[in-house]
Amino acid sequence: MVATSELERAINDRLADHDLRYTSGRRAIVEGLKRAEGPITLPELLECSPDLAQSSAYRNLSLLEGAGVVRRLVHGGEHAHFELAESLTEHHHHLICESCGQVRDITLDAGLERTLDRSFDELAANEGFTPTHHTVDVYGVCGDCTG
Amino acid sequence: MVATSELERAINDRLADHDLRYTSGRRAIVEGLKRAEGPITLPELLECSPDLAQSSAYRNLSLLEGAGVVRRLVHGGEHAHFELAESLTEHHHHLICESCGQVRDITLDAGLERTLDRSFDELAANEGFTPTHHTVDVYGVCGDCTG
DNA sequence: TTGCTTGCAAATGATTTGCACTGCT
DNA sequence: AGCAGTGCAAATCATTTGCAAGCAA
Repeated sequence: MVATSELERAINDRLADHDLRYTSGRRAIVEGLKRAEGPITLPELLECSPDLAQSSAYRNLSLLEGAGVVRRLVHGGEHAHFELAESLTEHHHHLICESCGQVRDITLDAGLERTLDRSFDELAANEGFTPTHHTVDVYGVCGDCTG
Repeated sequence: MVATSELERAINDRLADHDLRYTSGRRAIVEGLKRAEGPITLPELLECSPDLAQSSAYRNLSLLEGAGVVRRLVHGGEHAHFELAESLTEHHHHLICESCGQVRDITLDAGLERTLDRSFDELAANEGFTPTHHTVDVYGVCGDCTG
């Protein structure tokens, strides 16, 4: 284990902060999420790494979420989707197919994102909220499902 | 049943379009959602209308959703939240407390909303998606939970 | 050898569904 | 009559958890 990438180091640090080890099972999960085109479900993750036990995958995904390494997306579909935390990648949003449940990443123009942030801070303050983050989801039907 | 409001008429029409009757149980659900400050969970709805049977409430909420009368919000919490469909009220977004799960409505500036729409159409098109609608959720901690 | 990990099996819990019954129309 | 609507109890199913065994520091 020599050339540990920047990302791997960051993940390792976060796990260490939470008294968690970066085990092979957890590495497999991170690898799966890195390889994926976008957020994926647990069944999809297990498909990529058939050696993972379902319960351990769920458990590790939760632990990784708690350590700030993974983000869990909950939409209407049957399964939650998982992706690497934004602090390890970059701020983005999602395009969700209402037909097949597929989720794809999208990025807004930086200026627009700034405008939104300002707007949200103001709105939240008016309601007595302390905002932590925001999500923007665009729903629609993907090309595959449109036919 | 004389002075049926505009809203009631609209709901009645949508139900009729789906061969559904506007029964007292369904009225009770709509009343509960109207009275609520914002989106509420099923337990909260039952609290307001204790006569509703849980299973019927769930079933009717789903039917009402299918008829375009109700919208179901799925966030990370333990229960889904329900509100009247936007086409019966007005386009808005949500402020979600990560501590207690409370959901509150917020409205963006019309100009910003237009800018977003344009942006989303473009992004979706690039991905081969046909966009239908979007959601903007601002997460944070509400005043009650901040202490 | 202390304590984090793991996999299996069993539990959980929100939501859905089968079915017999009630009530419109 | 005939079919939509209801409530109860039972079923679903993604996700979580208990526990005994494995492994690293």
